[in-house]
This record gives sequence, structure tokens and C-alpha cells, in this order.
Amino acid sequence: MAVTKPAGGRPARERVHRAAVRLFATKGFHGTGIRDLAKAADLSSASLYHYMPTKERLLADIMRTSLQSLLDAALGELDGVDDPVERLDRLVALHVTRHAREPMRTRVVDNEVDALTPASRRDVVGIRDSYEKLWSDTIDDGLHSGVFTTTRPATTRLALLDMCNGVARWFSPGGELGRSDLADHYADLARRMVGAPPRQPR
Amino acid sequence: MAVTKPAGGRPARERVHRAAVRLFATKGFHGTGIRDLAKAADLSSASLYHYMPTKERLLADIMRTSLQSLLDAALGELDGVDDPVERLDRLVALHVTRHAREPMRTRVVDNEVDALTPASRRDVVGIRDSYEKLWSDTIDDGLHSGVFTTTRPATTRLALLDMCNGVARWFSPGGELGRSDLADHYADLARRMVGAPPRQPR
DNA sequence: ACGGCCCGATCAATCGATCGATAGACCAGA
DNA sequence: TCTGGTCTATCGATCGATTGATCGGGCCGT
Repeated sequence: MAVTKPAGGRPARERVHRAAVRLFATKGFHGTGIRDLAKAADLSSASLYHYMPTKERLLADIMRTSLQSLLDAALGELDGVDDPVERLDRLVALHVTRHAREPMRTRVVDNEVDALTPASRRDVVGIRDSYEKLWSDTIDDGLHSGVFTTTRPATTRLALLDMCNGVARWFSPGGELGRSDLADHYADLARRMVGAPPRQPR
Repeated sequence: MAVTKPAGGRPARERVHRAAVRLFATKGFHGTGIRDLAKAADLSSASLYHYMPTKERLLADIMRTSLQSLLDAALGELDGVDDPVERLDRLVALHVTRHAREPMRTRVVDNEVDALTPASRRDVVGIRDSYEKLWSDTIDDGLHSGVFTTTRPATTRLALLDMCNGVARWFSPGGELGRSDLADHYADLARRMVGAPPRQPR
């Protein structure tokens, strides 16, 4: 009596979002039809439109909230932390952990930017730029204070971000490497790349 | 009299391939219609099929030949080179230079793998695996001979490849950084990541 | 009897792909 | 030099299927 239908257990709106993330990540935005989406969310394709104005807006919402939450988390993580090395450690750990915990969502954010309409794209890219500026500033700080040694900080930042983004492409939760070990290892790699001293020189 | 039509200058088959690479890279495989493709190649959508059996096979051909040429070039580059540090330098330089010279083609190879049919995918992934094995073997060699110091070589290899792949996402030929400077910088980064000594300790 | 959910049916548009046909280049035999 | 045949390249028209999206109406708890 509590449940009227053996639907999906979760509320429909959540099912739609989850299904969209999964399908957009695996088949791409243009490769996913609304009928695929409806089937995966256990709804009719008509009912789908009670939970989204448009397929493109659904994508934009997913990307926008996902990126905003990453930016918020990063701001919280860096709050009050001044040491550039510590800041870099935290940025890498947060970024890698997120990408490992939600590889699907991240893949959508990273790969489907140009499926957005110009208006949506402006919003999304704006948030992404704010986030990446945290990395730029951190690297610049480290250089100015002398703890980082790297020529071409702009290129190094891009290399760092690409390296960390890649995690979402191959990480599998069942693998031999846990999320926190992964984050540690990537923090080490990042320190090496910018020329910062290693964690435990022991 | 020499030219019967003011078509595209280049032979039609080449126009089709170039247009496909450009469109698949910017709008994605599923985001590109054969009418878009026909317009970009200055042909009718019917004539298109004189130069490709199928849209998917066109994609598969592009990816297969592109990857095969990268693998061949890498084998040539490594031929007779035993020192793991030198091998890593060459792998990184080749990879980065290619990604900078043909970012479109590379983006297609890196992003459209799951638009392929299972049969095509097997071929493509097979070549890619052979190529990546060159990286694995190089890293293992460096570890065994003691010139590399890195825990988790498998993860480090993935980080290296993701970092180098990223170049195709942002490199622009008109930028401040030339291709060979870029390759040098990435080789430095790679050495740092695996713990190899820097190039010119001066 | 009203409002939140939900659906079958269907829309116009576009999809990838195929059709028969045309125009020109090239060659063989008369 | 003409003629007929073959081959390649190209096209407009169109195929059935699928696309994203809409509409009117039904169910059900309140």
C-alpha cells in the first residue's frame, strides 16, 4: 500500500537524473535518445517531460550542478589554507576523489561541453573557469614563494588537470587501488610535476 | 580546361576524410549528420557513399589508420633505443607532437571509441593496447634498472597518457608555445613523474 | 473535484542509406 | 574520325525508421 507501483524505488526525478548521467556518460548526449532515457528511468517518454524542460536543459542542469558542487567543495577545502603545497595537495585529492567516486557524472562534464547550446555553455564554462583559476593561483603562489620550480606554469596547470581528469576514464571501484590511495599517489605525482618536495622524505 | 568544376580543389575522397575528422572532432560522431558531412565535403549526401561504405565505417577507418600510424611511428622511434629514460623521452615527444599537430584527428580517436560497432572497436582497441604496452614496458624497464622511482607503475602510466592526451583538447597552433617547446616541457614533466633525473642538470 | 503523475498516440523534422539516372572520360573496333 | 560500350563521379528524389517534443486524457490520493 505504501508503494502504488513497483517502479524504481527512488523518486522519478532522481531516476531520470541518474539514468541521464549513466547514458550520457556511456553513449554520449547525441547518442542517447529520449526513448533510451525513458526506458532507463522506467517512465514513458512523455512523462519524461514532467521532470525536464528539454533534453539539452537536462544535460545543462547536470553539468552545472556538478561543476558548482565541485567548485564549492574546492573553496571549502582551501579556506584558510595558505601553504601552496598544501593547497595543491588538497586540490588534487578533492579532484581525483570526485572523479573516482562519480566517474560517470564527471565524464559527462568533461566530454559533452560542446553538445550544449551557446547560452548553457557560457554558464558551464564560466563555473569551470572559476574552478581552474584556483589551480592557476595556487601554482602562481607556489612559484612566487619559491616552493615550486617549474617553467611554463600555464602549461603545467593544463597537464595537471588533464592528468587528474583522466581518472574518470578508467577508474573502476572494484579495482586494486582504493580512492584514497589513488588520491595520495596523484598528489605525489602533482608535487613532482611542480617541483615541490615529496610528502614524507622519511 | 584543366578543372571541370570549381569543387574543393582537393580530390573528393580526401575532402570527405578531412571533413569527417573536423566534424567528428567538434560535434561528435552522433552529432554529425551525413548532410553536414556532405556539405562540408562539397558533395551531395548520395555521392558521399562512393567514398565510404557507412558512416560508422568511415569513423572506424579514420581511427584505425590514425592509431596504426602512431604505433608504427613509435616502433620506429624506439628501434634500437635501450635506455628507458631515452625511450620515455621519445614516446612523450612523439605522442605530444602528434596530438599538437593533429588535435582534431586525435580527439576523434580519444573520444569516439564507443561510437564504434563491437567489431570495429575490437580492432581499434587492439592497436591502442599494443601502443600502450610500449609505455608499460618502458616504465617497467626503468623501474627494474633503477633509473625510475615510482610506486604503482600502472597508475603512473595511465596518468602519463592522460596528461599527454589532454594536449589535443587545448593546443592551438597559433599559441605562444610551439610544438617542440611543448614536447620538451612534457618530457620534463614525464621524467619528474617517474622520478628520472632531469635533462640538463647543468 | 481537483491537482500531481503518468501514458498512448502522434506530430513534423531529420536520420542514415538507396534508388535510378545523367554527364563526361577513356578505349576498342570499324 | 566516328561509334558504341564501359567506368567513374555525381546528383535529385526518396525510402523507412527514428528523432525530440506535444497533446489530450486517464488514474488516484486528498
